[in-house]
Amino acid sequence: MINEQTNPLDGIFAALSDPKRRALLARLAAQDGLTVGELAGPLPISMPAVTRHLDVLEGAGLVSREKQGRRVLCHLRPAPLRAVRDWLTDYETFWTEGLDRLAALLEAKP
Amino acid sequence: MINEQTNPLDGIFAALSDPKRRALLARLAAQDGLTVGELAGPLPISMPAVTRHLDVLEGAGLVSREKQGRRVLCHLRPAPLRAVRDWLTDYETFWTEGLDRLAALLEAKP
DNA sequence: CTGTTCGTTAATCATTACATTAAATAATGC
DNA sequence: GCATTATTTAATGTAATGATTAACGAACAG
Repeated sequence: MINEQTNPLDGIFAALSDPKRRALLARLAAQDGLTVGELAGPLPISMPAVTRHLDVLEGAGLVSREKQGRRVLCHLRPAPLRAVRDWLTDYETFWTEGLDRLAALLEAKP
Repeated sequence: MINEQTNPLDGIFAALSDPKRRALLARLAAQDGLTVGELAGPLPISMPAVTRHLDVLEGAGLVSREKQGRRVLCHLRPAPLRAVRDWLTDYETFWTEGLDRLAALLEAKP
């Protein structure tokens, strides 16, 4: 009950810990529906590497892939970021209000 | 200029991607100044493992250690979480307002 | 001083993550 | 069909992560 086996936040934070993956998200946010090739273009890594990064992002629910003809369009799925925001706001009280408020909030929240 | 070598967000997100480390943060948020032994107690891992996790958290700036006698008191340092919040708010506009606003924000922000 | 407690470091091992090149699959056009 | 383009999968190597036990060092109590 302390750990529900695996927390979705694990994968989300892990996905966001790589600057190349954050760059991919930023590109998709700026322009939705880019192909894998267009995403790989400006990055100094190979296309298979981009596919792996997209796998990680898709596994975290941050990106979805839509096959269209012989190319794959990528879309940003910001829903998991909301979970991050929720987790974060618990700690936000720590630096705005005092410790006591937060202590109550985090009694059983990993 | 695209990448300033290493982004602090890398270490912060990586530190937060482990549920045990988030559990340590939650414990410290609920009760500041816990010792390493007290932190290791309820977790199903050895004390050296906790030391390593604290190294990671301290490296990300999320925790500071204060040696007091023969024990080490740990403190939560929420400042890096503010960087996460700032990064996140850029994407928050994505699901509240439209794509256009965000596109403008993320032109050169990795 | 000696023994005990608290914490870190050392040595080791298994697992996972990230990258590359080369081959395979899939869709399009001639 | 055959060549071309787009993307993924396979095979492989290396580096990072996470854990453990054992040894070490510092602080306190008797």
